[in-house]
Amino acid sequence: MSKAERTKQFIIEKTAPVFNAKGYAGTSINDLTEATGLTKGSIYGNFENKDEVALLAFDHNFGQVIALIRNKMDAKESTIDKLLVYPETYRNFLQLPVLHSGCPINNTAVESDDTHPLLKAKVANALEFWRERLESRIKIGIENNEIRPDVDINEFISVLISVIQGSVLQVKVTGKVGPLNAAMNFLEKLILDLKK
Amino acid sequence: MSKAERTKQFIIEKTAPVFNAKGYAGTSINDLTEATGLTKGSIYGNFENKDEVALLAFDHNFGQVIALIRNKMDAKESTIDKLLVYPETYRNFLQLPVLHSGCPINNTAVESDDTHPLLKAKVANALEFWRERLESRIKIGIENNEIRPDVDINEFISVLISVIQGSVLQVKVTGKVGPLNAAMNFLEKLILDLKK
DNA sequence: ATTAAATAATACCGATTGGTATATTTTTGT
DNA sequence: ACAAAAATATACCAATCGGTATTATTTAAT
Repeated sequence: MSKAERTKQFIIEKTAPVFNAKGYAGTSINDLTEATGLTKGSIYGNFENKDEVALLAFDHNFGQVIALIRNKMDAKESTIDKLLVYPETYRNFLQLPVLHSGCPINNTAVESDDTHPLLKAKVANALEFWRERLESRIKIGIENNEIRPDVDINEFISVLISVIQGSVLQVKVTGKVGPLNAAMNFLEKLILDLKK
Repeated sequence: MSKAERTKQFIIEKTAPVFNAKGYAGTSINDLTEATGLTKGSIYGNFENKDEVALLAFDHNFGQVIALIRNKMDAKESTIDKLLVYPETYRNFLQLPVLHSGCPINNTAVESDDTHPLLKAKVANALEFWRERLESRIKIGIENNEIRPDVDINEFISVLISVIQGSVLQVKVTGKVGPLNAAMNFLEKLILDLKK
């Protein structure tokens, strides 16, 4: 791993949380130099422009969330237990460094949808990836006779993602965890209801 | 109504959709002059600063959504039918001028939570207002024997708001209405399940 | 119609924006 | 250890940012 590659990685790691908290338009090059301790020249020596940093920062943020969920899931046996990782994780999202500024999918989606096509495409891909992973997991659960075969997969996935995104948002802005806990309780029941 | 008041109102009406689409940081004073056809001097003659415009623009956007929902609800008789206005409305949110750039609550929440305390407070109030209105409506439904008295009101409200916010977001960024329709189907069932 | 007051347009301000050309320092292969 | 290459820092750029002071124009009361 060359020096340049390490620096590039270093810049992404340091700036990704800033992009997640302040958004693309709200994050300036100066924010990037402050977050990294490097100078503007150094950043532009490693990246073409702000866009490239932002795009890779989103990948990094999303990857962190993915890894977090996957690690927790790998420790579980059954499909139901694996799915229960979601409510379990998001219940405490404020304490998790990768999520305490909100879910990068949600944050980036809201800002990019009307303003930044490249970021928007990244988020769309991330959502599609999330859906597909859920779908295949549920299908495995059905094959293993853990999950009812008559479950409406698309509806379940849509509701799971929506409930998570929506309730995280409510906590972020109100500071009250009541709605989050209520929503996660509901999500748990929904998951347990998948059982055969 | 004085000229000044009319101009102020005019500026809010014209700029509110821009703020909703591009966000606070993403909307420049130049965007405001373009949206209104007025000059910078005129805008600063009627408002103290960008903040004041943004704050009032949010009120306007939120008020528009409130009015839309209320009007539709007033045309319905039963509590259940009134609640069904939500899935009915958000199913076609892309065709509704006040919502086609996304829900102002969602949009403003995501941007303001880590950056703009005044806007954040406005959104928190808006959410609180939404919750309270839903709560009193459900309680009326219970009193009228339309709704089961054992329903978990907080859980229902949290899920309704989350599902709406989350599914709107998914459509905005993916362009696919499938998840929205699935989520709204689910919400309808959830509302009908409130029935006594 | 005249005039005072209110409103809007013009022209400007310093600061910050994203970005670049050049100089300096640090790695890296030999 | 040394030279070539790579990476970083410095110093700058035009454009745009939010905001203001001043001038010009409308509005409204007499």
